[in-house]
Amino acid sequence: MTSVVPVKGTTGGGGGGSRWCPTPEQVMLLEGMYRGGLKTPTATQIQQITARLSVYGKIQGKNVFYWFQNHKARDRQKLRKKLMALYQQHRLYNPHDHHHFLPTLHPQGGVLEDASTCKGMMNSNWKVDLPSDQTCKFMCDCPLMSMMMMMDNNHGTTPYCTRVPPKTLQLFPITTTNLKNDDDDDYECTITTNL
Amino acid sequence: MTSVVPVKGTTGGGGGGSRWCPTPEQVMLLEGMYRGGLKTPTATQIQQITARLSVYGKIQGKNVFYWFQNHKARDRQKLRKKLMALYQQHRLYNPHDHHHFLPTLHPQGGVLEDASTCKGMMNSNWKVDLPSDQTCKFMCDCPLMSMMMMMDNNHGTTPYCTRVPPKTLQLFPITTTNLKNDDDDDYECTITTNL
DNA sequence: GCAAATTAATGATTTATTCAAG
DNA sequence: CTTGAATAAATCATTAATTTGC
Repeated sequence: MTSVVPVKGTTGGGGGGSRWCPTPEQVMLLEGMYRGGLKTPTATQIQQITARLSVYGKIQGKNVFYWFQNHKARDRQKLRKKLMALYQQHRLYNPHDHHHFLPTLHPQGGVLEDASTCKGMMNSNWKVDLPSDQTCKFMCDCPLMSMMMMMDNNHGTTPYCTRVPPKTLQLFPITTTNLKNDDDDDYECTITTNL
Repeated sequence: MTSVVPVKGTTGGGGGGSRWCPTPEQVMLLEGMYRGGLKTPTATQIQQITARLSVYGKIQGKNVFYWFQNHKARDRQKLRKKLMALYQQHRLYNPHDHHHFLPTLHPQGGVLEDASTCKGMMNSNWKVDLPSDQTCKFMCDCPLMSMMMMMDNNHGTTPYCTRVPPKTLQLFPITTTNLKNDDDDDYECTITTNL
């Protein structure tokens, strides 16, 4: 943390340090709230939080505000990195692993139902609007996808699953229509099966 | 709509019913994919899924789209209920345990720091501007909060995930509670902490 | 046994939120 | 700060289960 402040951690205690130095209790509570879901407190929330935390040491509204700002940002950052790493690792070990993955569902390929394909929805009645692989930004566009999948694939908190012994689901008689996407980014667009 | 046609369940088979009526095979496959991790298929994925499932009966892209939407939503819903129950139960046994919950921050109440309160920020110097408790709808009100958070915690396939910190939040001291389900499908909902 | 009547599931829409470019 | 894209939540509507009275 490089607390540059010469005042040496007393800011929280009452000194006139150059910057806020939260006490452990303050940090704990802040983190609690954050984890509880509070990501960007409103003005009044900040007021109240500040008031409460002031019991444990000097603190100002702006400190609280900045704390949340920073915490959120850094959290995102951390996650991003982690995923990056995970993904790299995955690719490292399985350079061409498509094979946990569902039939690839390659973009463009395939038959489409009746010219009218799926689109952004809303209340559009499924006009032809087309590709709009917007959603795609998520998938199939991005390698991170698969990671994500790996991630939440039930290590996590996800409550599903236990229902059926997770043997490989044969979805389709997978023909592994794996369309390698040769254009620019060549990540494959895949859907992992559970195991 | 309102195609009054009493074609009775043949929609899937080829009739002109008012709404799609998936065949068992279709349902099975969809569920397989869902459980496999596909929560929100992209446009192209939808197309392809549709194409494949059309072997088993009439089906359109929008049907697939809606199916995933609904399935995901109802899954969450179910989980929410379960957590609700869990929480109630917890409170029942530990009537006064707030202690993993957030400080209440009840609206309006509370002291404010120094007249100048916090607001919209940027680089404003913290004028008074005030309430804007928009964000609040979320938090601060309800202990259930934390649960809710868990809910959308990356079940989804959503790669953003910045929304919620990927770490599981420990709600109650729970380590692993399984909740036996009363409604239809009785998979157990175990919530394990991620680690 | 069988339909009309009622309830539960679930497909389809609409409306609100959310994030993050511009 | 505004706005567009993408969901998720809430809701409507229809189909399937089931209950019920005969």
